[in-house]
This record gives sequence, C-alpha cells and structure tokens, in this order.
Amino acid sequence: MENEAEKEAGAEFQPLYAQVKALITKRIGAGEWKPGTMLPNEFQLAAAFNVSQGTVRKALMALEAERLIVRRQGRGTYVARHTSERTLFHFFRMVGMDDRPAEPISRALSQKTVTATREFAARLEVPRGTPLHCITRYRIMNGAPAIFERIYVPVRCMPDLAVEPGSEMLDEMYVIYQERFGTTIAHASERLASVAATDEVARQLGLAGGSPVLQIFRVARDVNRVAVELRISFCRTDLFRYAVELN
Amino acid sequence: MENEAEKEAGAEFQPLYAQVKALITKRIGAGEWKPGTMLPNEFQLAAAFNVSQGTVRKALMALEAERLIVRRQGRGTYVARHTSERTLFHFFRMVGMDDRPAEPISRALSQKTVTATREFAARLEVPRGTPLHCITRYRIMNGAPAIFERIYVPVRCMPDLAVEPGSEMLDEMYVIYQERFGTTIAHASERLASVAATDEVARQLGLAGGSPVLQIFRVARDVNRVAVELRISFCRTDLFRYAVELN
DNA sequence: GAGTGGTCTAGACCACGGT
DNA sequence: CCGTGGTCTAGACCACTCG
Repeated sequence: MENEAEKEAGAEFQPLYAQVKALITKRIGAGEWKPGTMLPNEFQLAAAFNVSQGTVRKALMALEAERLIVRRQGRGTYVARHTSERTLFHFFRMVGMDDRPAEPISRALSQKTVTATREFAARLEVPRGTPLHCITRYRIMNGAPAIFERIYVPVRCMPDLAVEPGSEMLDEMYVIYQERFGTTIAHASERLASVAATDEVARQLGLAGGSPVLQIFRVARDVNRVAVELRISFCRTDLFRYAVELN
Repeated sequence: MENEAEKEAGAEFQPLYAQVKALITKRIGAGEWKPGTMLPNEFQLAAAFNVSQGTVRKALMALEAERLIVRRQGRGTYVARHTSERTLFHFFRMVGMDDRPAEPISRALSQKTVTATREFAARLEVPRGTPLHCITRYRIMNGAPAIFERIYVPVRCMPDLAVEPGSEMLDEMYVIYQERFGTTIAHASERLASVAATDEVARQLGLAGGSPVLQIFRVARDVNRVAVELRISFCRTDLFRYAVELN
C-alpha cells in the first residue's frame, strides 16, 4: 500500500508519524490552515494521509508539544494562535523579585529602515546590505522603564511593518507578525551578557552611565526555522531578574 | 481487574501510564534501581504492574523525555547516569563567542560549614539556621578564570561532602552528588542579574572593581523536586555568553 | 446525543545490538 | 540467532464539550 505521506515526502527514511508531522507543519506554515482554525479530526486526517489514527495522534501530540497546535478534549485540534499572554509566557523571561512574571508595557520610540551590517546579516542569515526595519522602543514594568531595545526585521519578510512612534504597543511583536504577515515565531535563541550601560541606554532606563545592565541578543525563527527577527535588549536587573528553568 | 499501579498509588485519579511513571520514578529515587542499571524490559514491567506493554511504553517514553532513563534500541532501558559531559550539556549554559560550548575547569578555593540565613533557608526550603556546606571555587575557561561561585548544600543531605581546597575538581558537583550520595539532580531554576563586581569577585576574575558581571542564583532539585543545592555564580561575559533556547 | 480527544489494550512487524 | 526497543495498526471504552 502506498501512503500519501510517502508520496509527498520523498525517499529519505522517516517514520510515518514524522512525515505526517512534517506535512501538517508545512500546511500550517504555508497558511493552508490558518491560526485559530480547527483541523480535521484524527480519523479524517488518518484517511487523508492514508495512515492509521494512532499514527496521526502521535504526530499531533508532537506538534502540540511544540506548541504549533492546541488540542482540547471534546472540542478539537486548533492551529495555535499567538496571543499576548501566550507570547509573554513563552518568550518573555523577566520576573519580579517575588518570582511572579513581569507585565511589560511597550512604547515605540522610532522606526526607520537600515541596511544589514555584516554581523546582523550573518545572524539573520540574509545577504549583507539587506534592508531591515529597525524599531527602537522601551518597555515599562511596574511603572518604570526597564528594557530598552532595538528590533530588526528584514523588509522583505514584512514589507509594510509599521509602528506608531510614541504610541503604546498593545500587542506583542509576535502577535503582529502572525496576524499581519502569517509568520508564526516558534523558536528563539538568546545570548546574554552583562555590560556597562552606554549613555543612550542609561538615559532611557534612568540609570547612571556605566551601570551594569543585562544585554540580550535574540534571534527569532518561524515554524520552518527561518530567522525572522534580531533583537538587542538592555534590561535593568536591579528590580527584575531573568528566569531560566533547566530540566 | 485490580492493577498493581492502582493498589500502590491510592485513590486520586491518574492515568495508568502516569501512575506507572510515578512508581518507576519512586523506585529510582529510592535507589532500588541505581544509575547505570538496566530496567526489566517492557513486557516484564507490564506484567509487574499488571498493565499492557503499551502503557509501560508511554511511561518509559515520558521518563526518557525527562532524562531519568536512557533507552537504546536493541540494548534495553537504563537508569540515567550523570557524567560530566551530560551535566555540562544540560546544566551549563556558557558558550564562547562562536557559540561553541565552553569547557570549564573547576578549582576549589575553600570549604566550610555555615548556617542558613533567612534568605538561603527560604530558597533551599529548610529551617533557618540549618547547617550548610559552603564550597567556594572558580572555573577556568580557555585558560582564564571566568566564573567565581559559592555552592551551598544542606549538611543533612550530604553529610561527608568534602572537596580538596586548591585541587582541580575532575567531576562536576552533580556527578559527585549522584555517585557519592545517590542524589540525582533533575531540575534547576536560575535567576540572572547584571551586577557590578565586588572587590572579591573582581580580584578572583582578574577584572577591575565594579566591572559588570553576570550573577546567577541557582536552586537545583532532585528527582522528587526537593531542593538540594543553592549556587551563586559570578561570570565574566566579555569572552563568553549565557545561552538560552526558547521553544 | 453526537462528536471530539484521552486512555488502554493487543498484536504484528521492523531495526538494532549482541551471541 | 535471540532479545531489545521502535513503529504501526485496529479497536474498545471513557471524559469532555456543545447544541
């Protein structure tokens, strides 16, 4: 018997459930199944891919573990939708001294277009000189500016990305990427360092020049692991901490 | 039919595979199955717990995901053994500027016994005043001191824990905990901050006083989520970065 | 009550590692 | 060769959600 999965996936050996998972991921990434929509049930998917329901289940459980879909007993399987809460929970690591998650308010300072330096091009895996949106903003936690950051996104990825300087940003950037451009951020890689605040950073954060601040380099990638955003953040860590759980 | 799992686990509802998983975890934690030993095969476990082989498999796969066991096709299922490599890979987050994992060498400076302050007691979830081992050491990466840290462990957890001051520590602490005391570290929670180096820290790391360094508070827990170790580290981040992957 | 995902079982066959 | 875990299937029953 010839499986739909085998036909589409080619010759390299992969377990059936992995092939099914890859096919579903591709359809979600391609926008055939949009965020918030319900997927066919397990038996329908099994019939469509010509595998058994148990195999589909294994693929779906793996996709749920990667937070690409959400499954609810009695309701169905849905393509995950980025909400501000979900994004904050998964991608925002700052907590208060009491270990409760901080709730940031973001305010844009400026937006312009720049060309990728050699370093930025390497990090974003685009050619040097590629046009990038550059958004400068700060984030307020518990009433005081606590993070100052610049966000770089290839213009080609999100042509008419625009934020209102001075405005409060109601949605997280990742919600905007998903809702406006269909790009779902699924992975991010961060590199942290302790540095002395430059004059600009110190001024924005209300610190003395040279104060120690936490510098975070982040590269965010979509479902297909394509680099979509580079972000450089400077955080006060006198009132907040960066939290990591190792398992 | 009455299941062994149901008998042992009591009345609160848990899926069978979760009960089986808990039972296996308990046996490993209690030392009935020691690190490095092979577990019975799936069918033997299924017979012992009076469930089907598929249910045992689900429990074992969950335990493998938590790195409590290691499964090898054709060989069997083994209780995970802490090796220096595994510990470094899972619990040591520093990487070089080229993103390659740093390979630290540890050297003990001193060991003494202290009593838990209110804060330390709270973090370790022990009564205030509890005796703690306090080990001070530094770690060398690429030839230069890069981390200075103090490690606190309740004396009751590891009565005769001892390190040779001045000696190079060949094994990671977590390997020592497991091999000498049967305590497997399974989780750790870290809080990071950027701080100015105190004179002591600056001297040990060869930095100017007040240089920005990365301060890491870590609480490590065993298989049963009991807090076993508190560690405060100060890291140079001019040549190395702290790496985080968000998924 | 109809439809969904969650759990559990039973059995077949395959791939791998050692004898 | 045998024993192990890995994959895949098929079907039963349960728990949850909603109309």
